[in-house]
Amino acid sequence: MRRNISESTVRRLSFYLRILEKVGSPGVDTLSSEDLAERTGTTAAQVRKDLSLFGSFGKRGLGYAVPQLASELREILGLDRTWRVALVGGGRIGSALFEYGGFWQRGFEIVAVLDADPDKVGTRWGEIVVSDISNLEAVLRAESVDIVVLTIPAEAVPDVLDRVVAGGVRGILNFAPMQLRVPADVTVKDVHMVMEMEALSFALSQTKEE
Amino acid sequence: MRRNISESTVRRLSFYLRILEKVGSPGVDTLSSEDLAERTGTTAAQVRKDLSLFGSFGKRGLGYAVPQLASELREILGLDRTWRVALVGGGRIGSALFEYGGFWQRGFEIVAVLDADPDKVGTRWGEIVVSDISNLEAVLRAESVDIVVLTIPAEAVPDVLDRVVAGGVRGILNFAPMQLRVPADVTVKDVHMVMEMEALSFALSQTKEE
DNA sequence: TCCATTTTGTGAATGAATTCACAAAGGCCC
DNA sequence: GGGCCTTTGTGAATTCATTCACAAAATGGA
Repeated sequence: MRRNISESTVRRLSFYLRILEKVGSPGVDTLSSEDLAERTGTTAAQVRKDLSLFGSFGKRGLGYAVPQLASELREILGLDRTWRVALVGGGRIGSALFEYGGFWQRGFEIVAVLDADPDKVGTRWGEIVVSDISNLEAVLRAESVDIVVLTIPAEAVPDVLDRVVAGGVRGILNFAPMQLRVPADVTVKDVHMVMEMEALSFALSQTKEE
Repeated sequence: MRRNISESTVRRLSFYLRILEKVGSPGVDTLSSEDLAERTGTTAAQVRKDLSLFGSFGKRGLGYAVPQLASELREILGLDRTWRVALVGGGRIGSALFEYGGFWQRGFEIVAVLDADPDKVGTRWGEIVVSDISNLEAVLRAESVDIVVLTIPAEAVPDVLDRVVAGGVRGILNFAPMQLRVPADVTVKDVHMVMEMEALSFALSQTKEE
């Protein structure tokens, strides 16, 4: 099972899991690839191919057993454990993410918040006291941080990024609108909202011209 | 120029533009495809192919003139105008986006904020008074809204989405972790932060197993 | 038990995106 | 002005992802 799994496959697996967890209606204990496809906006063949990369989870003629498949997907995605997350950058986006809460429910525990602003350092966010970014390395080590969520301004990124990587963190969720250069064993996922808006702008301009 | 432009090409164009706008250092008035590739994490051939879909903007032996290419890209992406945006959902994420300000700078003007919470309706956000979501249709019309940013909880999505589409909006930036079903002439771009986190979880689990 | 129906799992076929590779341009220096 | 160097623009080749299509299970009813 050491295949090359594409990024889009992983995104879809995550989506399938979400559907499985939402189908709480009693009576529905099984879903077909067709059902999953319809609810996630893909095709039945795609669903089956995605799942078949990891094993045979369905029953022919019947479909996939909801709780079993959910549990398989959680294991595949590494969600059968808790990931320790540090929020680096306590500005608007950072604090929105913190209070949003959607992470914590799903196995991502925010264990530290860091910021450069002296007015923020030392304030309490729930259980957490905001640390000064100058202590980054110490905090990453002390809290055994697995994943960093980067919400600092672009100017500050290169320096902080180096320190995050040197601190042994191997997963980064990046909100800065720039390419992060990291070693091969570090994974970066980008959230580029402005680029998505620009893609909308492009799409709308196109159709207008018809 | 009515080719099929892929989503990834558009995302890269947006990225190229960002780099061009950032290279403010005087003396740099030209960039090669190699330069652009390096700063956006792709290859020189990819840059040239992307751009060549829309015209011949470079000079052989020299590269691309920064301000000219930027201006071309702005036009291609539809950023040579202002888009009128309504924020539907004034919770954590909505307010973070609002105060973030990064949109407004780039031609996206937030002209309305809507929420279902009676405590929020009527409060001022800068110049804008928050409207009750029951007035959605009227607000979309009155403000000539082009794009809606959806930051409401999943339960509320189906109903609100129908009304947004019926209101003539053809571009949606969706933060709800679900598939939006819309007519073919409506474009949706998704920002699924939790799914990105789960993709990180997957990546970290993989490398650990080696 | 056997037949009809459903739905998976998966090779093969197709389609899409990226990379290669090179001729054609442009600039610069002697 | 001619040769040298650089870099574009783009068909062809390759790689990667999706869709097709069907044999192989599994179930239920007669």
